[in-house]
Amino acid sequence: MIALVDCNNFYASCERVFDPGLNGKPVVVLSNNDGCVIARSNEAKALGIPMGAPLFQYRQLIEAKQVRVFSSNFALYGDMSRRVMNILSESARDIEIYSIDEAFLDLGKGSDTELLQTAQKLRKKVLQYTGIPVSIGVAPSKTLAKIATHIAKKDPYCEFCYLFTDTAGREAILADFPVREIWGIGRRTAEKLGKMGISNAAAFIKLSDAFVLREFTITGLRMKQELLGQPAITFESLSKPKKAICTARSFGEMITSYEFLEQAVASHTVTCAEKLRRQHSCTTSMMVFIHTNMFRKDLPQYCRNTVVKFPPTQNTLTLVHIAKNALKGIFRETFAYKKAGVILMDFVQENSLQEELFNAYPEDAREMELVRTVDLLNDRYGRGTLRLADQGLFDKHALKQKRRSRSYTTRWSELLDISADTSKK
DNA sequence: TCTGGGGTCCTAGGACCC
DNA sequence: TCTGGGGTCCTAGGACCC
Repeated sequence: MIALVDCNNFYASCERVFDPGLNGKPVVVLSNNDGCVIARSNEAKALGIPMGAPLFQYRQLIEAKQVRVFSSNFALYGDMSRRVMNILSESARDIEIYSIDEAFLDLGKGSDTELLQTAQKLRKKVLQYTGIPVSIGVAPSKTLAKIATHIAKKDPYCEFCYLFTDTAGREAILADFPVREIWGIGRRTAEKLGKMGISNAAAFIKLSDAFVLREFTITGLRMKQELLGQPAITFESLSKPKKAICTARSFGEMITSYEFLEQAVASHTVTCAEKLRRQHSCTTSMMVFIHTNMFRKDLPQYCRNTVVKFPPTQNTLTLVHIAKNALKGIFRETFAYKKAGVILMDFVQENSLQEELFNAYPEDAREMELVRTVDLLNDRYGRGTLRLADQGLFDKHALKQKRRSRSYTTRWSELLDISADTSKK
């Protein structure tokens, strides 16, 4: 049996752990630049603030109801996630960390009572050790575990733990479960099913295999099997290296200066390269993209990307050089830019590098030593302690984050209320 | 005035091979 | 007049996830 453990309103719950005064009050957490709502406490959900809501559209409601608003603090959430995952992995035979706030666990076999007790104990333990409330759904397949978690979260009788056995009226529960909520069915597929008169999971699994395969491809067929309790999506306990690594940000204000755009692209490249080395990969292609503010219909629009291919490297200096050249190729004067990003793709593992036949391009050993030393220093003293001049002052100015909580678990200086700037000096 | 960021998988169709 | 059959690889675009 598989359990899905899902942290309730994760980012909002993280803020609450360090400020219990927030308990019982509506709390929201914002996206970068304080633009959109990306997490809500139950109280905030009850006020009708939707996921992804632009802050400015809800400002009145937020002020009227005294909603507590936080800028995102990913250093904090990432660290809290690690603590939760550590507890889960100690308590199960196997774990697949699915996202920052979700994990699948392999619970093996057991009676209904045993399985439910396991889930309840686990929930208690995570709450006691980290302060984070979780919901746990247990079922024979991942997709059913997802549904079980929905029920665990919503049905007050469950007390946040629900076991999906194959006998206990699964049909009735699926008949109540809208297709749009099934894991793997998005807006488009739900619309298509709607036109066919299929609105709930029970109706979906009555369709023939051949029909599902033809209309919804192999992905649809797997979903049907999963809903029948036959696992079709494998349990991936080992986290695989990423196939693409992306860093992109909207700017707090629109940007016209080439210099600033270049600093942004250089900074994103540095971040991507750090992630690349952390997973022991080298990259052989990069996309750089820039675009204007697509919400400003009154302004001229421009949106372009360019892809560059090159011999395998994980060297920040090489990559920044490539990125700057790529940017030069797509930059146009006169536009006001809102966002820039870098994507690294087509990786090879660093220990299985193929030598070039014609184009000898050995990674400069001295430069790599420098780059690795910078990694070590930044690990110890905090990200961005040592930086390239190419990055300019990008991350100092780039983000609007007026209401960020302190990084309680990762920066002592902040806990002691010393400003980050002072501590860096 | 103000609107997030980071990923994965699947398919169709083109280009190519023998 | 009439023009094969069986494959692979790559890419762009769509759909989805949190």
